[in-house]
Amino acid sequence: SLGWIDGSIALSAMLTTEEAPYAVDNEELKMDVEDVDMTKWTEEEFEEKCTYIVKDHTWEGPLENTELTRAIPKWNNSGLYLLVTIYSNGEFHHFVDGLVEEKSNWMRYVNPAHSQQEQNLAACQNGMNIYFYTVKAIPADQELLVWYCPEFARRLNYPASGEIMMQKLKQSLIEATQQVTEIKHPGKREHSVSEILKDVLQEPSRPLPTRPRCPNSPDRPLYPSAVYPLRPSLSEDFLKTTTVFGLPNRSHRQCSVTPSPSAHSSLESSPESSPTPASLEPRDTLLSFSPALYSRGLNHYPGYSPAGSMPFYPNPHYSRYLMPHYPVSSLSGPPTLGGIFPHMYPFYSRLVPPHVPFPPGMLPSEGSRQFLLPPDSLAPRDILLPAATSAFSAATSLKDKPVHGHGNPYAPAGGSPPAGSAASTGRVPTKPTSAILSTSRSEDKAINLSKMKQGSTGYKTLDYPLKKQNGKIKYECNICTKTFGQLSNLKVHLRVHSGERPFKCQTCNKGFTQLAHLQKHYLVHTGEKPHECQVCHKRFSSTSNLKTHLRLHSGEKPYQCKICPAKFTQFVHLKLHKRLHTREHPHQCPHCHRNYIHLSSLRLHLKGYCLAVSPSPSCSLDELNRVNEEIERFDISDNADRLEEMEGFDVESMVEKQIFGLLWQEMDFKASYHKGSTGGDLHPPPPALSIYRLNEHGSEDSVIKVHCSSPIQLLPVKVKKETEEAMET
DNA sequence: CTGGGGATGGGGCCC
DNA sequence: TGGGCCCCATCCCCA
Repeated sequence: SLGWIDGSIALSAMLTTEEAPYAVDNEELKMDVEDVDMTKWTEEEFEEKCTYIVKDHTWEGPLENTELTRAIPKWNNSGLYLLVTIYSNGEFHHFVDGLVEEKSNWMRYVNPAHSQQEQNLAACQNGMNIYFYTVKAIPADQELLVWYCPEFARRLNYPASGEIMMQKLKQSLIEATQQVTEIKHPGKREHSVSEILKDVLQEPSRPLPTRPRCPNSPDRPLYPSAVYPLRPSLSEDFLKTTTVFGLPNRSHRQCSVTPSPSAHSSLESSPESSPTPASLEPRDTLLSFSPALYSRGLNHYPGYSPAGSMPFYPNPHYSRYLMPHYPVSSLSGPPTLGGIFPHMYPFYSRLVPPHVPFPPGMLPSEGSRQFLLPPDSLAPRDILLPAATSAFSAATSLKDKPVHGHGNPYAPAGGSPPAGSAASTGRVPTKPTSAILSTSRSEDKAINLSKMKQGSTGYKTLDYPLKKQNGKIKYECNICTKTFGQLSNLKVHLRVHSGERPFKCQTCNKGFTQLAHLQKHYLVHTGEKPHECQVCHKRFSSTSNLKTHLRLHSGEKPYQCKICPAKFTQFVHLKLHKRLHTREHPHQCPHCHRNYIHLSSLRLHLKGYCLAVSPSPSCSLDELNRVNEEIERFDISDNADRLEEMEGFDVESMVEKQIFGLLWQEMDFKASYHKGSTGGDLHPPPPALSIYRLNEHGSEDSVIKVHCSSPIQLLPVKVKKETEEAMET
């Protein structure tokens, strides 16, 4: 009974069953549904009152039905595509693009309702998904016609109903037509189209200025020129499913935007009841489900503000930096898309001059994935686009505050330019972190929405389960087992392993795992050095470097060589210095060729591992050599230094543990051992190797003693790294 | 080889 | 929950 099959996916049960045509719960079903205007429901109401959703499933019916195939080109022929914007936490998240047949679903074939009377579906966002809720009974053979629920429409900057949209469309068409007339007389305009076009066309070949100016505030830099992170959670699948809004006819590649302030303002003021002289057939012209481009998510971009709050700024220079994520198609013919749908494209329409073709490599038909590729591989770097969020607040925060302990080092005075004030008005970019798309559950059965909702937040967004410890969730990295106090810390940490660097610098394309790192990095391009030494007034880009520098004034040299009196202000210098000593092993075994840097290493060696003395009959030569190798490795490690510095500690015992841990790890053997002095049940003694140990009186025991309190803690002991405190002892 | 500085990575904590 | 900030560690470059 449905004509909305694309050959692979079909809408099923919910809309076909006469008994339950409504996606409402049983209680609601008892109501006289005709009395309820569900088109006025909010998304929350839809969500609350809807009991079942019907998942897509493969169409198992006959495909040769000509009725079905006829439905398919309906959109394509008219240049209409389903393109839905998904928001997450109020921010743009991704698009669902109906153009990609294999990745979209039957929704792409549902036409928009151009009157409330004919509307029988309401589109709502639920989580990361778009749902069509039935708002009235849908008999068999009735066409599905959808419009947004009011809330969703508002978020998309759409009119509340299809009728209003149609009125606006017609009005916009008039405006657009007038605009075309204006364009033919460039003398009336501040910039001619050709001027703008020329400028834009030349732009890609220009080097990127480090600090582009914000069009709204010429004296303020656009800050930073970093591009917003490519959404980190973009899986390959996601990229495939969210390709770009495209053109049906590639001969029409003109980007279409509404550039004219007058057009915009007139539209703003155009009443919804404006006359409708244009005789447009709605189905042929309406761009259904085109997105409200970043109507929220990009508000924080400099140069962008919600519709009506700011005049259009035809700055082609700036537009190079801030383009929407995807090219925008136009309807064929003079009325540009932006002219017709200025509300749909509030962002883009402000940034790109009219009739500006897409830069090479960024043609609409080429897909959004290109935006995610390295710029060098396809388009000028300038075109590297911001994703849903940006790092524009970068550095702003840095400068808006005095640095701790140093007067006002951010003062623009010392040559450090004022940081992007433009960003100060911007919103902090939303996360680049991994929002797991909860799009595809394949169950055919109905899913409880509330349950689904619960499963998509918090730690469950991780792709592996977290353990619990003492009733609390243990935020442990599943790769390096490092634990964190907070989930957010773990999430950030996981980027270390995944290689995910969602914060991209637009200037040099370098990626960073954290926004703060990008912010700091941006100072490289600006040359800004916000941290000033109060003694010599030398400026530094980072507090760390300033702190290091301050040691020069204080004379503090916290890193001291243990072998010679050399002291250093930086640890790295000590490390380099230590290499000089690595060839020197002052502690030589009197019985064999082995020598050690540390006395404790030699002593350990002498405690039973010296082959020349008296190797244990229970221990093979290979095993002893292995132990000695580990002692040597330990000897040249930083751990040896650190252990030596520890007072009141059984160093030898610790050394043994260290070495033993290494062996345990690397050889995967288990040493045999006795129970500790306190007794207690330990693991059964492994047979492979006996390890020797000195007892408190200096005589050798035949086995290494493992303290009962830590029978299996044989991994190298975590010791605080060489710190100033440690060095001072 | 030493010393100074620049740049970046990683993580903790606070809000 | 995630951004912002801070700190420490580390690597690298250069004089």
